[in-house]
Amino acid sequence: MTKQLLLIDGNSIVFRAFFAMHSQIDKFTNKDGLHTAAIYGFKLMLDHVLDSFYPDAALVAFDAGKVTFRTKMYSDYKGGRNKTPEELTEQLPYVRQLVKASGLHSYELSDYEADDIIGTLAKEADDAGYTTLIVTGDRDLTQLASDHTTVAVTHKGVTETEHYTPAHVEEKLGITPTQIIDMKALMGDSSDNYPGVTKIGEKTALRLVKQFGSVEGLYDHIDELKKSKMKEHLVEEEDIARECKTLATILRDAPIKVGLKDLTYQGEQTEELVDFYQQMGFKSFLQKMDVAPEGDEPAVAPIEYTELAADQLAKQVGELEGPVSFYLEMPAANYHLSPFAGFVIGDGQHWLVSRDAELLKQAPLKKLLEDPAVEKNVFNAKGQIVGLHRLGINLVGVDFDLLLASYLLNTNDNSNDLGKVAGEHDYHNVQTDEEVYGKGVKRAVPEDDKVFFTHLANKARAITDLRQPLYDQLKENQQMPLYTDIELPLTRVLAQMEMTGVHVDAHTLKNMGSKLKERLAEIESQIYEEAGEEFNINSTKQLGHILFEKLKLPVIKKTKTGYSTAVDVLEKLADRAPIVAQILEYRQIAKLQSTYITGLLKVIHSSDQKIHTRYLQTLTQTGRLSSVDPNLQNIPVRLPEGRQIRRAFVPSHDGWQIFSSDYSQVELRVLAHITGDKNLQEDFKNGEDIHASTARRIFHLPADAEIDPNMRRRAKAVNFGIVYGISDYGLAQRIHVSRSQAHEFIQNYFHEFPGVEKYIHDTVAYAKEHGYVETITHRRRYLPDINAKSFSRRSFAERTAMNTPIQGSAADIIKIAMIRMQHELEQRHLQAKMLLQIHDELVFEAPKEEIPVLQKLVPQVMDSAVKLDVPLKVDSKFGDTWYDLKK
DNA sequence: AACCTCACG
DNA sequence: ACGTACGTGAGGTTG
Repeated sequence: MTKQLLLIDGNSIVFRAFFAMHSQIDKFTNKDGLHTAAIYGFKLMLDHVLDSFYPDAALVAFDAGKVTFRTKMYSDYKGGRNKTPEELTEQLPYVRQLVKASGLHSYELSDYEADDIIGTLAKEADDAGYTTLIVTGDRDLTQLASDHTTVAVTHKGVTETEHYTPAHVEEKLGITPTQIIDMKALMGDSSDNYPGVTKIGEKTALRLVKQFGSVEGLYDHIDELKKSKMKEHLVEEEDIARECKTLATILRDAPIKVGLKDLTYQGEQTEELVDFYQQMGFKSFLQKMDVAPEGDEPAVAPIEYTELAADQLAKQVGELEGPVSFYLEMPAANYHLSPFAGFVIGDGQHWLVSRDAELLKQAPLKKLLEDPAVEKNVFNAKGQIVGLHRLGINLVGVDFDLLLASYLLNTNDNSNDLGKVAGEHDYHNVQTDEEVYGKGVKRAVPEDDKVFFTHLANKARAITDLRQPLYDQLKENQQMPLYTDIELPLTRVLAQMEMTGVHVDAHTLKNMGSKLKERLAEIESQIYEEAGEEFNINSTKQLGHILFEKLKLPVIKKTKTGYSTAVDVLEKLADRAPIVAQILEYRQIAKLQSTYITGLLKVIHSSDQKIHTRYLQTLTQTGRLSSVDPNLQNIPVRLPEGRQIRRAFVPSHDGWQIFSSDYSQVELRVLAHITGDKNLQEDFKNGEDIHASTARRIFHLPADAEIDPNMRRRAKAVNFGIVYGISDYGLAQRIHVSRSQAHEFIQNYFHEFPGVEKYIHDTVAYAKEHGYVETITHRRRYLPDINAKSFSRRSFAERTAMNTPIQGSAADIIKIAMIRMQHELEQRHLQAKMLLQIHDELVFEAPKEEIPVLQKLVPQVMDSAVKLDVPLKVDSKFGDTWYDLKK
């Protein structure tokens, strides 16, 4: 067995850990006020590395101080860096403690950097035949990669790493690891603050190194370069280049006083580590070692409860006064099917608990829950309504929904766990379900009554205690109308839609399934024939091997783990080999088979032949709904083959039909409203085909010009792009034009629709100032990255800043329409039922004779849901199945 | 659990 | 030079 050596670049990992967790800096402090995020991150990294690498020897190298031989030869080395924050420097001594307790050695050497220690030991290890892993946050160390030394550079956080071997360096840069030194000598390094040669950046440096092998090689052949500015710089700055090479070179012979024999990895020093974790307040690490955290854990305040007894129900329930908090415990996520584990009801004085949900059916409790005059506070009203409905109880009088209110205050506070949500509001008198019930296979409702009932009572108390503070915050945000008039009433509408369910004909699906199965087998054998062997077509890894190695098709795009085989890639390869088209067809059919045939068959309830989805009302960042178990918002429609699936969605009664209405261009209409752009508004008011009129404007065509389909398609892509936060590159990709052409289209768009350009600018500025954006109903989305230093994070936040008010306002509009629609159906005693919402579309089932009523009523309710500066337009269709919808 | 791919608005 | 359009959920493979 070759021996293994682990070398860790201590300072760079600590830095990375610190900045990776910077946003949560104040959440990671111990009881003495010491910041601990970097220490914590360091340990995460360590555990992650030791998970897959088993060292015989291990060392963490640290920088000894500011002065090194490099600063002596070049005084500006690492100059211009910001001072390390105190919150970080205070952690360094503790990182050393942690390293020791984890059984690793640490070392530093005055006058030298950690890099040089690592370089020297890696060389010793290479010579001694060790396999070495270097872990660092600093790309510079990749120059040390060799046949026996791999350099793992941390990526996003500290546990994700990119492994640099000589082959990986060759693949990325086309040079050897040691040539990285030459490249850096020429291009310089802004973070280490050495300059390199003027005007030479990464691309040029790389080209020169590939051509001449090294800095020395370059200067040996400098005469061969054609006369150019670049050559002048190179000649003038030869001394600088050579000096920079020394600065960039990590030493392989630093005068260190330790050798491999001194570095034996000791393994975790359990006692020391436990003490250390206690001192740092690292609860999760302690729990992993089965040690209870001590000290600073804020104890959940004690609570008294009474267990309900069937023969004393009237008396016990009779003692409750005023608003009550109620919680029916359904341990499975799907409340349509979950067993009932117990419940709690209480008024702030008394907490009544039981494991027996059947008790709820008895008069005193049933009457109370069905009494509109008794205000109820709950967590996730929709789930409670559905659960109680299964027990024959109609929950009314819900006033406060902790989950819903929390989500409106901050869309990130959307956990299904009451304890977690409470924690987001700094309320700690209730634990999370995971803490009480465990997780994974061990998760179970506790047998111990005291443990279980205490947890239930704590939940009800948390709901009661958080009611006023959350209402206060909603008021402060001007969100009470959003809560009271939209989200809370909507919960009831959604519960009704979920319980109604949609009838799905299993026979239709099964018949389609067996046809698809045959076709799949055919294509499969064709593919194997073309490939010359059998393989798993569903495996992108195996497929990539066949396409790009065996059949030598050109690689168009890579993913971080290998070759991309996504549709856009395969489409580009389709005319090069018949196998590509076969794979595309295989994918299409396999998707239908697994997700839509098998998948849907699995979730048809045997009791009523219906599918009962769950709409998640507190998940999306924009205010849209989402649909799970199953997702009924992505049933195929675009391609004719997939669209067939909709034949299985049928009315639940004979003589009924499916009816559907959808908003036309709702997001662009919202855009016209929000931006106030006169031209865009005018086009909508004139009832124009909006993509055609956009084409006319941005391509400067006369008003009566015929718009050819290709132009309309491009204009449509521009319109979408505007809504999503456009880039010229992105648009160019999508409509297959040059980047500069795409840029011109966008410029033309902004010229024609100046209000839109101003809106984008103003919205981003608002987000940067306030940290959030809002929809027309004051729905809020926080954008913590809006002022981020990282270009891509900041850009992403900027795009969402402008998209969220549009997508979110469209979501607001249909939500209002749904509430009014449900109200109209009930008021008019119609039999029609609202079944599905698909973002801009509502689907109903109704007796044939009600179809004419819906044709008038639904569009009228939908287009008057809110008053915008442009009209809303609604189109309706109906038919015998969801597939057969026609105007 | 992470990743890739693909279904929808 | 960055890294590229917004919002979702589900199934399959891989480690």
